[in-house]
Amino acid sequence: MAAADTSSPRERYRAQVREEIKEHAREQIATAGASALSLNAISKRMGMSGPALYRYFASRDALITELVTDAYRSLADTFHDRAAADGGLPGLAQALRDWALADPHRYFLVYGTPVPGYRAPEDTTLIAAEIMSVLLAACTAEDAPDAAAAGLDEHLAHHRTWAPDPADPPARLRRALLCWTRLHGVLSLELAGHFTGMGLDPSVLYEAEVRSLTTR
Amino acid sequence: MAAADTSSPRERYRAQVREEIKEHAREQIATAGASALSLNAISKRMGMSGPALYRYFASRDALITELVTDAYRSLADTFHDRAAADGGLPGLAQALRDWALADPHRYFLVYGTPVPGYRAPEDTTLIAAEIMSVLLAACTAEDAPDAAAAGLDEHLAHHRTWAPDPADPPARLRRALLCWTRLHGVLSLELAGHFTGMGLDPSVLYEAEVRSLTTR
DNA sequence: TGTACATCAGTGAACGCGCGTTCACTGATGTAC
DNA sequence: TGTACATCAGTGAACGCGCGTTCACTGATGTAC
Repeated sequence: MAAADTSSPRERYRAQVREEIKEHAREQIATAGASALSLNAISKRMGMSGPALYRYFASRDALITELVTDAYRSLADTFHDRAAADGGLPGLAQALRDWALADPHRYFLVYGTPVPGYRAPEDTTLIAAEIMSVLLAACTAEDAPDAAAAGLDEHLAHHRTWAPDPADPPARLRRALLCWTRLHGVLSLELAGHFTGMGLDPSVLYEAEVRSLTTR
Repeated sequence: MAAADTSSPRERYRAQVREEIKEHAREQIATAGASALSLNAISKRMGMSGPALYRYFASRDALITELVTDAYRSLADTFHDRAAADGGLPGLAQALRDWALADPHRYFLVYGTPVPGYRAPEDTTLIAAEIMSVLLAACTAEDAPDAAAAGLDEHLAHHRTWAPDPADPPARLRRALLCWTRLHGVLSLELAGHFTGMGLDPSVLYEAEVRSLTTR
């Protein structure tokens, strides 16, 4: 991990302050939401004065963009690590949930309501594809045909630009997609607090969905 | 629908202006997101001056609260109507999707990332329960036992405060829950634009999930 | 039908606030000879 | 090792802006006799 020593002290200091700014930004997002992110508030909390931040980020939007990209990157890394250690879909699912619960707002930065006027950089779509490919690799095409999913398999056979490897059968594509949407369904409702009043344990629900995708 | 004639002209005018304010608010939310809602901007667009709105809403938060409650109410009504006309789960699922696509931001007002510092009134939890009960009534307990879901059924047998009718078997509760989370999973990712770059049709995915919940 | 009064929608000025961002600057840190 | 210069982090003042909200007020609409 640790970056090369080729960096000058100034460069290292710079990187360190950038990181500190982002930490405060994340904290602020966790408190008041992404759209309430304010450079002035961050600078105040860091004990510096407003304009100083412009040495590190060109604008408020640039900061948000970097936070979003970081969030994508973090999830992709988490997935890669877990896949390397384990490879199974249940393991990936658990890694996703842990990652999401560790910082709910980071999850929403990736999969939540799009931020007001903000447009994600193309950078993120590449990382999103990377995440999907790890998920795809963890999915098996089941043995027996699934009548309920025949229509979807047929559709995926002809619409698969997001899964470029022709060796992947439609059934595997379907698995990966449904894994994504089903886990997101439970997770996002949980993180948004929609289960709190219902007196049930979201993790049991999550587990059940994981099983629905692994057992035949 | 049309309210009673017992209302005075003044009352009718008042209700009309309130509605007009809410329309502009919805429009603004659709453009810039819920957290960017501004009373001053609304008043400007309506050709009145700022403080005038305080005749109709006590504060900005009161406006948002009402918009959220309206959104819940609207979905509940849609569900009731559709259940009365049809009753099947596919019909309800279609009604949900139509309702969501008709106004994505309204959907996120209900099921999206919680608005920054904003706390939902208890009012909405009642309507949310109402929505769940319609969904519950549309779900059948399947015939054959589902091995993958045994753990969830067991959990639901003892955690069912949200489904007070003891006549509903756990398998039906499970169906309703999974219906909710699975449809939300597809729908929320679609509305947030996460399928756009993938070249596939979200409605096919949605259909497949509906089938996964109806066919055995 | 006409007058006196109460209600209430809407205005304009003003409050204090925090925002993003620019600009010219000071002063410390690093580099070249 | 010492001096001259360039780099660059951080400051303070200032910009214009829009925000939510209050207040005292005008003037139209409705109500009571």
